[in-house]
Amino acid sequence: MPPSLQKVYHHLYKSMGSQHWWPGETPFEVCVGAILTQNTNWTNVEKAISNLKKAHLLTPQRLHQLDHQRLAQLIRPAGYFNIKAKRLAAFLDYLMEAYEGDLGLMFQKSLTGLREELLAVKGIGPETADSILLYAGNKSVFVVDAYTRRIFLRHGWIGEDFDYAAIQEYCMGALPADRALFNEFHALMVRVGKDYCRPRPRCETCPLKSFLPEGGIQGGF
DNA sequence: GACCAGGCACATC
DNA sequence: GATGTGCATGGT
Repeated sequence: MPPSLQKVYHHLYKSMGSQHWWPGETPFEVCVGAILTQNTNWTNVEKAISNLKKAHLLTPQRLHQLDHQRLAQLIRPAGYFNIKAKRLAAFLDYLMEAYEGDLGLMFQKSLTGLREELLAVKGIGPETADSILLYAGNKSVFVVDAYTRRIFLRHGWIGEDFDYAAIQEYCMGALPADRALFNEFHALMVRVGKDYCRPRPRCETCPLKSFLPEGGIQGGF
């Protein structure tokens, strides 16, 4: 029997506090970061974003003008630089063509409609789309990631058959539709995932220790 | 020197 | 429809 996710949230917030997400200064920076951080450590993403800032290229219009080689070299520290240059370009093509490069205009669109549009962009999957919607657009969406899935699996709250959509549905059904809560919840999941619920778990000191089922962690991690 | 990191698209069966 | 693989840097 899974615990109340609200209890989990309040417990985590009480022990770890606000995580102050997303660590980006503007909605556009959040969008770029969301693509660059795919399967990548955030510190590497910071280097790439720093390169773009130093070159004064962190605007939709300027980034859209950049050729592939130059963009790829600038974002090199974030890894997968050729693929991510293509993904950024695809997002920028979409943003320029559909919204004249205006994120404010883009986010005027309804949540479900915009989510579908974002998912249609090559290189933007569910987590990237939802991160953009929540952290750049202040939309009320729950972001699922590998950490969330691992934490939920290990505590026996979900089964192995739960995919992204199933986990998202479960969480949004169990929590009030509050974007501030969704914002903090996901950030706390990442924190727990990084510090405790690692490939080699550190349950002894984990804030979620009291939520472990009888017999300890679940799953084959 | 492995292992890991805030995914995703595509190939293959 | 499920499963496997390529993409790549930088920290532990």
